[in-house]
Amino acid sequence: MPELPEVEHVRRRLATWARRARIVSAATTDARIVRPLAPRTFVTRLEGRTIADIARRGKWIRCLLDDDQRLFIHLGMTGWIEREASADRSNPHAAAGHHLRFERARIVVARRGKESAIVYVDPRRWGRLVLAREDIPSWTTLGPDPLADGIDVSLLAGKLARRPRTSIKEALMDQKVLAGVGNIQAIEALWRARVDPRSRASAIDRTGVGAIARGLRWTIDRTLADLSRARPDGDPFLVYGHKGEPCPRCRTPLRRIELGGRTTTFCPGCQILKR
DNA sequence: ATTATTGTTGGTAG
DNA sequence: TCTACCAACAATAA
Repeated sequence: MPELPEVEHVRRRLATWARRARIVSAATTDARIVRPLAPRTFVTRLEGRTIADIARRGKWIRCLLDDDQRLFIHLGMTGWIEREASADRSNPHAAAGHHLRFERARIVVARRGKESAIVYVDPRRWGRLVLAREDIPSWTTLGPDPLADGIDVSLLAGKLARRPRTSIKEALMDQKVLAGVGNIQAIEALWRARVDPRSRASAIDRTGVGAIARGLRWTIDRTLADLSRARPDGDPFLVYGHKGEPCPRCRTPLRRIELGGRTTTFCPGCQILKR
């Protein structure tokens, strides 16, 4: 599911459902996902609290509670959030206490007298629900968020210049460089900017960094727009997952390689390699 | 049966 | 302190 646009989408839905809501009850038995707290502690500390604010930075979501606790949510590779409106009789899954396949945690909230359940689902269990009394390092060490903060080209260029060994693609995916850029968004942005993903990060000139910044905005906005549609496309990507197909820009067949252990698709025809 | 998958994290080495 | 690399985590889908 989740890179910046998907997480922003989840944040918006969560805000719609749970902002200013009171937590009636919580349930989980998954010590892995709620670590370092024990499931019992996690649940007890949540109950009775009100959710004041729901923010996002990169791929992390932070729910601020009325007693200054914070619930940090990371969806990992396969996490997502659903809502069960307990009064909804048309939904067969909505019965109270019913649990979904791969449900890992459940938080029942009340707002204006109505209850609903916020359900965290995660088959692979790489996601996290971290309840803390202060901001956690994973949150505070994140670089600028392209959507919330915008991309400062000079700042980005400076960070890239300090990385002569890594590829531009791996550098973009470093959450300290920019928060929220993952494999797909990096692939799409570099294609848009006509930069070969294997280029050394430090070899990208000012113009190139500007093009990459615009490319990131372009792909993030596109993905977000697709998610907000009533019926999302499912594949709004032009390059990722399209190995062998003609480049949408120059018709050269797209190539797939591996970079830093991650699948990378690019166009050898119009993405320029800089070393 | 084999391979690939949208992400972090902790250890190690330099 | 910073960068770079790697294994680990887990469950599918093709």
